[in-house]
Amino acid sequence: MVDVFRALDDETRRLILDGLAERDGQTLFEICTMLTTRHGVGSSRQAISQHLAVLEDAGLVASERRGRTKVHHFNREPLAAIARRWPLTEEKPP
Amino acid sequence: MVDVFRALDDETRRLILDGLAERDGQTLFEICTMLTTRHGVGSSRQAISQHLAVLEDAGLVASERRGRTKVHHFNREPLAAIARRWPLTEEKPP
DNA sequence: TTGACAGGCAAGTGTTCACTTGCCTATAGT
DNA sequence: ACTATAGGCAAGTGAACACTTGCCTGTCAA
Repeated sequence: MVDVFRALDDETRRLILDGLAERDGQTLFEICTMLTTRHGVGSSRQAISQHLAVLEDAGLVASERRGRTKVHHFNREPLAAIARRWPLTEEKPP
Repeated sequence: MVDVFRALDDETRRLILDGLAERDGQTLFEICTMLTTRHGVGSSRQAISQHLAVLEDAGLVASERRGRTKVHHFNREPLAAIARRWPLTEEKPP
């Protein structure tokens, strides 16, 4: 189990989440091309695959196989857990 | 400038934020004793000092000198920036 | 002033992490 | 069947990080 904070401690992984937040359900190659064309990330395909594995292990990304591709979905629940740990406004549940 | 996510990628630093969230304005030694007694953290004083420097450099902690002590305050603004980057609910500003 | 207290600075060490390289598996199209 | 496509596995490398050790600076009380 990878920690959510460690998964977020990488700009490439954060850019991946940005891309999935803009358009959910992208494959590995779509994410690779998006990172290189729009954000200038020059990492290899294997590097992005490892990043996706970290994000998936942290629960931030869920994936499903579609034939020979693998689509990735952004799961915001771990971010909600962070917001719950340090609430921005002091409100108590009734 | 230290990244906020890198500052959060450490359990000891997160426990420091927990302690400051519970009682704000603690000194280095108060934080040290709190970590050892309540969370079983066996790190040295210098280690905690370096952790506080990272948190302060990331903007998560602000400090002020009080005589020979130094009180630390929890600043939640960087956490709000994270919540703004990946909103949990799709709401648009009016 | 002297000693104790609170904290800071800097070098050294072991570990972890991101990335690459090379090879392998499985699915789709012709 | 054969080839190209989409992805996975594993070892190796260089850099960043957490922590320690040792010494130094400034502040309060006696």
